Amino acid sequence: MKLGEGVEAAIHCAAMLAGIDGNSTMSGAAMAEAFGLSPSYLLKHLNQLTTARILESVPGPAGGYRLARPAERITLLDIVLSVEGREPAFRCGEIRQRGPVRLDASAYVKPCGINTAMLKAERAYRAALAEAKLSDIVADFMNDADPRTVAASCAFVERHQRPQKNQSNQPNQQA
Amino acid sequence: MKLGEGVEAAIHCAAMLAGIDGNSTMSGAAMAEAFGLSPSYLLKHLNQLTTARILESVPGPAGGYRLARPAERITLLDIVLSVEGREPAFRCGEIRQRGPVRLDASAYVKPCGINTAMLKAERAYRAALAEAKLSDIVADFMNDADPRTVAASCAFVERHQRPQKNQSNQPNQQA
DNA sequence: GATTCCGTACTCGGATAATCCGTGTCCGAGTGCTCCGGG
DNA sequence: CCCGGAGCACTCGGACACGGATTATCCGAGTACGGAATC
Repeated sequence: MKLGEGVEAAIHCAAMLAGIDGNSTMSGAAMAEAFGLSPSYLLKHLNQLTTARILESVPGPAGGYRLARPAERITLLDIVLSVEGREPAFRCGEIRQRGPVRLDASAYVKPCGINTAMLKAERAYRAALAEAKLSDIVADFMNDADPRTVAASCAFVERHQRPQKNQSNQPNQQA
Repeated sequence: MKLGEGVEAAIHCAAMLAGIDGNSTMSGAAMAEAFGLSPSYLLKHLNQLTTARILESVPGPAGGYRLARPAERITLLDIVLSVEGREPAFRCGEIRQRGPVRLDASAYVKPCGINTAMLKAERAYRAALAEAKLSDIVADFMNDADPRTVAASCAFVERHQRPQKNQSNQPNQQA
């Protein structure tokens, strides 16, 4: 039971992207610099988020990444599943029927009780993650965190965000 | 987020050991045969359970493994933590302060909100696992599972359990 | 015949290789800007 | 002076090595039983 460290990077990047204006973008290199990560490797995880329709990518110069939908509709569960995979952590290998005694298949129609219990726990885990909206993460950060870190983050965003002209120069704010 | 497959084997073995009489034991080789696993490798996981004081091992001929305490006092959380390690799945690397901007350490006394959210979800996961007692797993299996599998399991246990004489040669039969 | 000693067989335990996944890096495809030449 | 096109720089995207952890295996330490020799 160990999550890859890419999860942390993905959530931080998503939270930072939640703070940019309208449809502006931020390059992966900028975010990699902000967190001291390998740019090439961060792209890999950002690409997973893009595939999962959580982020949108804009190619070309002045391109970058952007949230695909409002932060209110993005949960930590979405991000975690995108990076770590959607399949549950506990995979029942049905070792109960691997023994030398070979019963009829009809004896195994009922699911394994152990699998049921483990999946129930995992549902609780995912439910807790599904209730954590990205907007809540950002709001809590803005309210509770040290004002210096908030100011530093906002300054970094202001400095690295890149407005996009093609879609709308009067951004459709959905906040 | 992926659990090792040893977890499944460990839980199945613990459940099987919950069905043996009194202080009898069952050899690791027998359990490996029951689930079609590598005997040498299963020993590794059983050893982890022994180190965690969940199982007791009896060396020598007619030796084997045995629950260290009643099944009512063993939870799935105990087993999972023993095999997978006690540290949480999400480890906050504090990448928020790895950037080029180096603020004073006093700015980071508040814990990272992302870490808080992830750990909260993991607490829910562990709480659900802590409520699943091994005795409940066995009881549900006895009641709900297919009678053929129950009979087969009981027969296997009867055939492979080895009574221990040193502690009591009149075993308290509860069958 | 009883006792004691030794050998054996069986068990768990830890140390040792092979394999898979996560980590990290690199290079290529695509796009928009920019500069230069022509009209 | 205006327009068109080629070149270029920057971006993301996917393909390619490396390391560590998990998986799998083997051999050694320890113990109880069984048999045989001895008293």
